[in-house]
Amino acid sequence: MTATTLHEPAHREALWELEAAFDRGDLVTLFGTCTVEYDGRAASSLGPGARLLVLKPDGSALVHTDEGRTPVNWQPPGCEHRAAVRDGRLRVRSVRTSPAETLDVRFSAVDQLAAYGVTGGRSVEVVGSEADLKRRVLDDPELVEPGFEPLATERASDAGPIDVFGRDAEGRPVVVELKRRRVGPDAAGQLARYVNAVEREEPDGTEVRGVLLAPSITDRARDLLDDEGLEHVAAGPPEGDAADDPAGDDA
Amino acid sequence: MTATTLHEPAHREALWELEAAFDRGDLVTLFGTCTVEYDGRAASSLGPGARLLVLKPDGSALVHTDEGRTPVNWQPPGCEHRAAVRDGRLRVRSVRTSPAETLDVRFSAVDQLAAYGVTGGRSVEVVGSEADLKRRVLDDPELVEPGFEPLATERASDAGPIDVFGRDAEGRPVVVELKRRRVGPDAAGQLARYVNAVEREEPDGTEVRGVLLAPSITDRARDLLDDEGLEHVAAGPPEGDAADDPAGDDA
DNA sequence: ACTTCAATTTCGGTC
DNA sequence: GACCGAAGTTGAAGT
Repeated sequence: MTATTLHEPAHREALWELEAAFDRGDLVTLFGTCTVEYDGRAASSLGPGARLLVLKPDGSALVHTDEGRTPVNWQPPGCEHRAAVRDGRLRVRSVRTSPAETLDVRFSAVDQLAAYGVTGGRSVEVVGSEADLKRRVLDDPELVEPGFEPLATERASDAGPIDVFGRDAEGRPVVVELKRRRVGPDAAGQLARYVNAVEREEPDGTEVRGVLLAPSITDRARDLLDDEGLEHVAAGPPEGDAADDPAGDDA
Repeated sequence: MTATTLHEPAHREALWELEAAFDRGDLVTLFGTCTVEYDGRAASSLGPGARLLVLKPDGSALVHTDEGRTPVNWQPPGCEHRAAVRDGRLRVRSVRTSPAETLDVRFSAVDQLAAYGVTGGRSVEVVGSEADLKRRVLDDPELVEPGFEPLATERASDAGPIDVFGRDAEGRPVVVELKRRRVGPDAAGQLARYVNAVEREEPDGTEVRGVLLAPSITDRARDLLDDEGLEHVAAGPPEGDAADDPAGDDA
């Protein structure tokens, strides 16, 4: 695990080191004044300014300013990074095909270049996801309602996969859509689509119930549920992680 | 625009420089071996490994490995960064409230610390957005269909704001939902919700048309549109930027 | 490669 | 601050 650093390198110096770092499969950061041009799914242009450029050996590129979690420009994994000196200035270009996208970073000044040898340790274990909520429901179907019996998860339908499909105490089909946090109209619409799809599968006149299981829902989502005759059950992922109910609704 | 670099600093050395950098409002990068714990909206844990930690003066924090566009762990803007040495090891903690979230990075080795003074140059101009598509439609309403007359944009409805609302040559109300790229069932559902909302506003029996204007749509989206009696018009943002039609449908 | 959906989505606009 | 929807969303899983 090495870290090579060049402080205020000449552009050509930076180029040599950059190409060596690419060859080594290093993670590279470049800090300096640059302009950025992107063209691909959309197009964007960024005037001169101080930025941090991160180039990863998997082909990702990130352009960060001093603000925001999201890079101001970027390139997803799978690109090829190339560097060159044009008119005495360092230029880094990351290109990918399908879709065709190009990111062009032109430096007027390079303050620092660093190359890091990185390996392993990438797996994260996240807790509190929708998958955890699903496990909770299957563990304790009463969470949906007394007498609820899960029959399938990710059950296929004309409208897409249904999170949990089952039957209520009276034997009626129930579509359950799970959301780990407070939801808006989109989730209500999603549930409605699934319920409609199942209703079309069933013999004429069979009532299909729809349950949106989420910690809480917005007023508009509530309205949409009401319009469609769907229900909301308040529950979230196990183990009091967030995704709680800020507004507080439901009886 | 200064770049201060410490190469393999002692943990306590790194701490001093880190605190000075926070005071100066610098953008900081730390490269080394560390573990990462996150707890907040969800929770996650990341074992020891070589990572790049980026700390921004706006309170953002990013933990990057050598792979992926998305940080393996992060904290959005608005956090407070604090550093300390515990048991001789550097620890960086980024905390925010509402929602309560904590990111904890513990270094076993610091390979490099760099602090950059950054200023300005943040504004990006993106071309090919949904806003561009809207302008195109208002410029040339025939794009929707001959005789279409736009009456309002972002028109309020019970189901939310409608991108473009207007009337067709026969005077029937038309809801237009714009999408800059190929869309799936979600967009069809969104349009259906808007159309239903407008239908409820209109005197009984008034037919309300719904048009999904997008470069292309998936089969499932097409099915949903058909079920609801809605239409698709193939068009995208102006100026042949991407968002084209890979599958190729529609007559 | 395409579709579908989740995400610690993030981000911006509006109320 | 909550709500709503766009995004060059990204990423993962299934087909």
